[in-house]
Amino acid sequence: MKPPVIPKKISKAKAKVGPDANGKDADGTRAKILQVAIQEFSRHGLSGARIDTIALETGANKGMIYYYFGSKEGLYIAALEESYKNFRGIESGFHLEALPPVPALRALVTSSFDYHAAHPEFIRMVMTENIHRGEHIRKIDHLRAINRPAIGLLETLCKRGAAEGVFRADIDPVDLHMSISALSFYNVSNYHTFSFIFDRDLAAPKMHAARREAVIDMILRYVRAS
Amino acid sequence: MKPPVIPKKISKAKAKVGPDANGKDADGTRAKILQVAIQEFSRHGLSGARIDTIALETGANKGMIYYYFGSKEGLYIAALEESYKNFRGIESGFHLEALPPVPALRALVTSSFDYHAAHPEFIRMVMTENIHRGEHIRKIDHLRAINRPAIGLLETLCKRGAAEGVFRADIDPVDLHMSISALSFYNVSNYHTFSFIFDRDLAAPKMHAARREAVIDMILRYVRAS
DNA sequence: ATGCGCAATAACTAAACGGTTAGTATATAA
DNA sequence: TTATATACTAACCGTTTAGTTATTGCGCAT
Repeated sequence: MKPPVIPKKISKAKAKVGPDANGKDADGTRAKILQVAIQEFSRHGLSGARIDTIALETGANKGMIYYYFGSKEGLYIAALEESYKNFRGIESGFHLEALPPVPALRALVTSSFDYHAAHPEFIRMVMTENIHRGEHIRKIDHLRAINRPAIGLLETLCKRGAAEGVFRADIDPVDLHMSISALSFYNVSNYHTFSFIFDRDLAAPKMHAARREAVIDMILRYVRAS
Repeated sequence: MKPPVIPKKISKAKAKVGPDANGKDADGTRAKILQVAIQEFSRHGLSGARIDTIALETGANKGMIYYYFGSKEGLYIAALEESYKNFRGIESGFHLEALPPVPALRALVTSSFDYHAAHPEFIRMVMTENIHRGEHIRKIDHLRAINRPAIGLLETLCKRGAAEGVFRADIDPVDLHMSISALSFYNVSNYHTFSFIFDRDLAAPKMHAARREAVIDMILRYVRAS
């Protein structure tokens, strides 16, 4: 383990896009490596992922990976961070305040459920990180900041719902967030074992839609003022 | 990949327990390897687990592992099967028919939630298997049989609850099982990432108890006849 | 023009790791 | 008595794998 001082800063300012005359393209190469790495790590886990495979599929060279990311661990951390950024990215486009509490919550759960289903590679990165006891995520300082807004969104929604008398007043936003995550996550994370054991293809469009409705229903019944 | 013909059958009949005069103890050695293997695989995943480490911690020798289990994969499959057996073992001791539907379901969820929390190594085995797309679990023929009773239990309970008018009539037992599993699983599977990001120690006794109540509450509200 | 830093490559190394082999000791059966 | 099977060990082998090094070629400021 060397000091993980990543040798390069991303070339700044005037963002030139695409390779130059001689096929050189710093940002492009870095981004490509990252994208391939997410696939490889999410497919095989940290120990199972192969640097050689990533280099091969990037079309670049193994040295480049160490040039930009310093080590296998450095690349993994960068891939994990990128996965979270993409995940939380979608939430910023929300405008829940335009909707009444119940449809707003419904939209939120739908979006969470669908994002998880559409991005198994993210779920698999998170699983891998948990297998490794979160020892790498702790090194990504601003990761908390990236994730906080999700709670803020829910908190305002809970308050509004309670004020309007449609939600219970004692809902804890973090707890609610956990439930939504759990019910969105499990379908994907445990897809293979569950589908095999209980002989149900959770990924089939009809199953997916039915399960989504069940999850929405469960969350709404939970928060609703009785 | 050699034909995974495991060389030994477990010594049968008159089960002698413990080592003989010369430190030989077939069943004991096999069991010990299995137990150590579950720890190692659940800690580091399939690729991250080290046969040498397992041998060392077993106090036995690497050759023994290949003697009894044929390959790393063979050992992993045996460890996975053992984990599931232990998991479903507890359910067979249930007597839900003695309780009214609501307390019965409450007991079931409590037991599921607590088992998951008490056995992170099982959760981690399942996560690992899902990272590997369930390619090994498919080779364990009777694993379905081991898991079916869980659904049967829920099915009778749902029918009884509906007949007594306390549960909705349209609850799908498999769907309900999935929800209970998801809400029991997530706390453990995502413990490290969630605790870090949202700064909440899910394992603290108070948090554990509070979360368990929330889960029970959510499930009960879901099935209850409105 | 020249020296310097950036992007990239190919060839290489050291160590780790899964799996094998050859051999030993004891018990059981023919 | 001889043969065979079981339980177990220590040393070894070949491959894989993360990581390194030496080098090149280009753009650009001095």
